[in-house]
Amino acid sequence: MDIKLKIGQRIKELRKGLEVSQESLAYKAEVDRTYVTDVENGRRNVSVEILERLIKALDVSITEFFNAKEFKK
Amino acid sequence: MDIKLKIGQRIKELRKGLEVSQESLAYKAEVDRTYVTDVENGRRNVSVEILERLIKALDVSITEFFNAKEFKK
DNA sequence: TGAACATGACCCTTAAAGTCCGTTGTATTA
DNA sequence: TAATACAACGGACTTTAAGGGTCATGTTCA
Repeated sequence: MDIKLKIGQRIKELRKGLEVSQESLAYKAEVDRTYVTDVENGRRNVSVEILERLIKALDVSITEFFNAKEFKK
Repeated sequence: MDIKLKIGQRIKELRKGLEVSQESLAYKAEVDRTYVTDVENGRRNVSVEILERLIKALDVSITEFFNAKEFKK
């Protein structure tokens, strides 16, 4: 499966876990609201600097973010 | 520390472990020869699609790649 | 019944990602 | 002293990520 989709799903999963909206996640990560929509739907080939901001806004470490079954093998 | 530098160091570390040159890694990941130099030196804000190619070329999973001390907290 | 909120899907700029040409410095080896 | 391999750097170029605008849809609740 596409890496962009995997990342999008992981972000959505963590965001839902925190019970926050795309908009408030966007605000916290300092990105555009529509950008978060696109990322979650696998339409954006995110750069690592933006990805780091999103991961921090989700209150997990980078290691934790990628420690999910879709990123193993 | 900068995420770009952390990624660069991790790539270099894994590449050295495999005892391959930047050029042959570049070839395997289908990126430009000069690009690998820049990434390893933390000068590139890599996109996730390119990063995935580099990680695959290093024969590790994404989870393993980010399971290193510099990415924990 | 409509106002407020959350999400999604376009479309369009402009900054930046990524490519490709070259050159230089260093170390190793014939 | 040249031949090879590797890493680093620069400039110019092409492609695309990042950001923003707008409209549509669905849900919830006064």
